[in-house]
Amino acid sequence: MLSERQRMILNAIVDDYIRSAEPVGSRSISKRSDVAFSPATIRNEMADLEELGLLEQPHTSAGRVPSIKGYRYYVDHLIQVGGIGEQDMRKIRGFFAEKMILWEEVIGHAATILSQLTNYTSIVLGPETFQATLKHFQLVPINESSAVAIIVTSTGHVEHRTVSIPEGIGMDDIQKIVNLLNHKLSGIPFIKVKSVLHSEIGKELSRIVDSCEQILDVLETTLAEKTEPKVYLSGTTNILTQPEFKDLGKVKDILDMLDETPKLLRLFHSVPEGIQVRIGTENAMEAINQCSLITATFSFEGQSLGSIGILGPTRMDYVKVLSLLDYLSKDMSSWYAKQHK
Amino acid sequence: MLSERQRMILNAIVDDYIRSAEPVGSRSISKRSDVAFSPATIRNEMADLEELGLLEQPHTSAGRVPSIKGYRYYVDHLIQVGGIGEQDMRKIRGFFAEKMILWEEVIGHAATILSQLTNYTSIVLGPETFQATLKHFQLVPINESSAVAIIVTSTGHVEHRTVSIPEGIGMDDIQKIVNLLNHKLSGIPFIKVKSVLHSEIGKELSRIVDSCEQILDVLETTLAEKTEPKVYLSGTTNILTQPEFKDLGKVKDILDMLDETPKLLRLFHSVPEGIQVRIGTENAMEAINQCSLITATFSFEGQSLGSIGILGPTRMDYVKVLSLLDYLSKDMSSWYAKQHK
DNA sequence: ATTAGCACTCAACCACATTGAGTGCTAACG
DNA sequence: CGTTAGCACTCAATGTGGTTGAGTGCTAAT
Repeated sequence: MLSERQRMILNAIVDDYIRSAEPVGSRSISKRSDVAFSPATIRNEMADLEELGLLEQPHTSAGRVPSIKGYRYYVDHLIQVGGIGEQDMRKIRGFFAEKMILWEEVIGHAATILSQLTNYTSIVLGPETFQATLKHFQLVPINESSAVAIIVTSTGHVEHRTVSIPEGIGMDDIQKIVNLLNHKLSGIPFIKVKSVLHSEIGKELSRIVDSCEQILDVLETTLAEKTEPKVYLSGTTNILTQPEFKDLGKVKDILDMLDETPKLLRLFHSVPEGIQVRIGTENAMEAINQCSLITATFSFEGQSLGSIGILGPTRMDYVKVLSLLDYLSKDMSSWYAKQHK
Repeated sequence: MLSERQRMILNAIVDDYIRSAEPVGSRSISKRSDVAFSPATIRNEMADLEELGLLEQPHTSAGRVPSIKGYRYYVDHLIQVGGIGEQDMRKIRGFFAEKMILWEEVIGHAATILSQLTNYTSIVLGPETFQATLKHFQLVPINESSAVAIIVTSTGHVEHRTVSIPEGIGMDDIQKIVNLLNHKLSGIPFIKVKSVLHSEIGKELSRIVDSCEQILDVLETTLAEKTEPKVYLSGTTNILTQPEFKDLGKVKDILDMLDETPKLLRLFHSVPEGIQVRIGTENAMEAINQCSLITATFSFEGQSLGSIGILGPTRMDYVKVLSLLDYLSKDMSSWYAKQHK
């Protein structure tokens, strides 16, 4: 357990370091109005805090830098998430004043807003589509042998892919198939589509056309394959403005990771409900071991609606980001609730 | 007019510089088997070439570096675009062996292949959709007041956006409208959609529903607004591997530009038919004044099919990129022709 | 016309001293 | 006994001066 004074000093050091990105010395802490002790006293405390693993020294004659454990303590016990600035508030107001119809639009634009307000990178995952239900299915023939399959989900998400049409299927056959599918599959969650396809649709399909095996195959890969949520990125290059990332190699690793959707999905796969902070090596992904990731998830009546992440240096402005995220996510949730009341 | 020897020397210098990224001295040129002159002679020629504005000196006691004019001469008169490597050829073969149905898939994947083979950034613009015709139109209601509009073009491109449904329009009205539009607009080029909407559809629409003004408005913005081609990017972070871009500021400018679709569109707006090279400041876009952009456009029977761009440092391997682009674009064109024969 | 020779230039590199922000320790102080 | 002033110490950062070497331009000889 830390003494009150130790907490004060740790708080001061982390605050200072977040602002300056430079090791913090005892003298500069002692000058702060809220810490009225001499540098010597503070040095003693700092030595103790270092022994506890909360601070680190780049080299003997430098100031102290928060360790990951230090940031963790700071985030868990020292900060308090408060209101947000006048400016930011106005910007968010403006954001919600825009006319948005789909949840995906809200969550997508939220990425942009957040990266602008924080100057960090924002990563947003759309709703997990396998929880949604099928709203509409359409096959649009492009030429004799291929067509574009279009899927619309209950969340308003539109997905499309190309499919080959097996030999000997005519235009009217396609229309019949589409009608059948829309009739049978509307309102069915994606997660159940595969089984319904086999149990109910197989038989009916064989009545319409001969080569029903092939078609079932195509439909299955088309309808069941799609489970990846959409990823929105904003402010990817903001990392380049952070002084700790002047090393091009690391920056490339991070940017490369952001380019790879599967990696991002894996990164978000394990985040729990609500707002969470992952600092440095807590992230388990090599490339962002020098970064912190703050995530917020959204859900409504047990259905996951997607998640937002802010990626910045470990030295990120936790108070600001957490406050913003707190504020914004409440607005977003109420937007959704209102839309679905 | 340059002498034969001057051409040889200029060629040698540019070649060397492209490989090494370091100023080229007279001695290293003289050592090349194809330039059998003493360093002194070469120095004299280099002085002349500098006076002509084809070479530059970073400082008095450094070697020479090609100027933009130098690269221009090199590209226009010295290189010859030849065959491509065994490896590359195999990769491209593998690429065309994949099953692709839509032109958009071909052109999109081409971006990936090119950035992998060249280690530069590739930018691909899909077909200009306003030249395409409307294949299919659909309105899928999401809730009482809004719907998702889906547009499929003759090129297989799928576009969607959300629309609000005016008060007092029922489900069956929507179905009627969709049927009418599909009937009247199928096969109409997008560029003409607006006028057809007014001349033919307005009247018919008023027979179906009352508040036809409002609906026309919505349809117009939905159908006519969309003219932007899709942009595919690949290998954006490859710039970070180039030694000349160790300056983070410049890199950020370039990456930021790549993130902004409108800027990219403007950049491509002025490129002519065929393959073209733009070196350094010839690009007119501040951020890429230190880059070269090689573009290739595709078309078939007068219809534009999109364009490919390779963005690299001015010191890029013009021979390789031009050869690759030449080879690949022929394959792509023949793919398209075969598909539409 | 070509080239060997030579004086000259200048970025890059290294060794060394200087500086100053920061530390830990000890002894004095209230 | 907790706090603090004082002091010796450390070390990255910065500056200085010398050396090196790759490169040049010019001149005179071939």
